[in-house]
Amino acid sequence: MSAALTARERARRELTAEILGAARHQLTDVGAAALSVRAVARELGLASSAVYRYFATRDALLTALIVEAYDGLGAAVETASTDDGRSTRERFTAGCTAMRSWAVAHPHEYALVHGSPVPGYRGDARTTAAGSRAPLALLAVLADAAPGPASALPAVLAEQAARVTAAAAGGPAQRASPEVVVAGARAWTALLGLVSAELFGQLANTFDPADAFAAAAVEALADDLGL
Amino acid sequence: MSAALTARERARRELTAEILGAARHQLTDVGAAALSVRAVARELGLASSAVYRYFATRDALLTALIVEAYDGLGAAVETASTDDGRSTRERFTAGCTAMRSWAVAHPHEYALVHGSPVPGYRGDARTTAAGSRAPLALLAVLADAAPGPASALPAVLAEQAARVTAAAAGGPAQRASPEVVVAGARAWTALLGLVSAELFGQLANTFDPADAFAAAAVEALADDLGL
DNA sequence: GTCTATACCCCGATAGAC
DNA sequence: GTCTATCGGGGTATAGAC
Repeated sequence: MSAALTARERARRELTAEILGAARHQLTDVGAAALSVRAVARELGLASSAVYRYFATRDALLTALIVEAYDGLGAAVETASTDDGRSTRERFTAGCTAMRSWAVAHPHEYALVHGSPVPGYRGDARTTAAGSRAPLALLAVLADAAPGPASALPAVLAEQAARVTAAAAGGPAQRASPEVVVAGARAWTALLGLVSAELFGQLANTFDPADAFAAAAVEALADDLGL
Repeated sequence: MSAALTARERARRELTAEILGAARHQLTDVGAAALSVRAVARELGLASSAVYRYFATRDALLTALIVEAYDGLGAAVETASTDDGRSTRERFTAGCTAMRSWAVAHPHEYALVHGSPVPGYRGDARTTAAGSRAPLALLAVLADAAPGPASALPAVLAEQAARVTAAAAGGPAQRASPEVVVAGARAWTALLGLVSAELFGQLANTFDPADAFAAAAVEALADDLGL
């Protein structure tokens, strides 16, 4: 009995994975806004009603894709920036480069999580938790860095920075000073802008291909952080 | 006869403007990917076939919206950063702030031009020309700034920078040194990342509302450029 | 230049047979 | 748990009357 249940469970997991794979294809072809359960079912040779046994709604399918994308990006940055004896600067730039590399390798999944919001879609706790992985990994690298010039932070910013460290409770990012949190967040948005500009075509006819530009920009980010 | 033609022309222009206005509403409601000629026609109380007399295809309507958005953003940045005796730093930060303000006031139009690309849509010369206005306005401010440390630019970057100044022929941005072009482009992508992170929800639960964060980030950009 | 009507597609989600 | 069939919508674009 237990064996039969396990086999059934395994089949279910496999088909779930196949559905997600087909959904990833759809994402590539038509984008998140036009992703449809019916097209996914077509690609797998299933009736659309069968897919609803695995994902109750279209949004549930989208949520799974978003969590998957955030986790892929987060894992890439975490691995690249891991604490293995390298200098803070090396770990930081490696994390930034890993972020760009993952995005270049998975442009549609990057667009899903860091492009324009899908109209009508609302994320939940799972998506925001997964979305924190990559930026928190970079913040963990910076956590023990010098706080830089202790320019008195405006009260609003200090309070918001405290919210970030509170959310990072238990991880190394928790130790970051408010100044470092703000500077790190600024670097993170700059990195997002760099990668988005490249992938969304804003560098066409100028700094495209963007390898040299991106490498210089990442070094400049490290400079600005005083690494 | 000429008067009749003029009246007809004017009516046509007015209805064209009304169609674009309704399309902007659609953009707000359902996003670019789901923008439809029928919904536009419904909002105006027209038959959908009537709209096709003004815009031959859905993509033509989208192109008009994109050019309109780029022009609105470009005009805002140009006006705010105009050469009126202020310091370079003041002009630059005013231009950046104007960019953010325009985006906050027109979030869906900002997403249309700087968010994920609409699947299947291809821009043309008109959209790329309009898209250059805002970044070139900021580059014009920087054009006469000190070139900063003359760190030897990699050959690829120097060549790409030359392409930018060539495209700016006739304008003040033409005078910018390759080093300034690269630093300015870096600042532009950072600014895009700042604004996109705010509008696309990446700062939720952290630096949102983002006024203080954005103000600090713009000052940091000016610092990094040595202004 | 606007209308109605149409050809021919798409979708989310559910009911009920097997 | 998959299927067919269905409800009730949506869409692009064109034809032809007025």
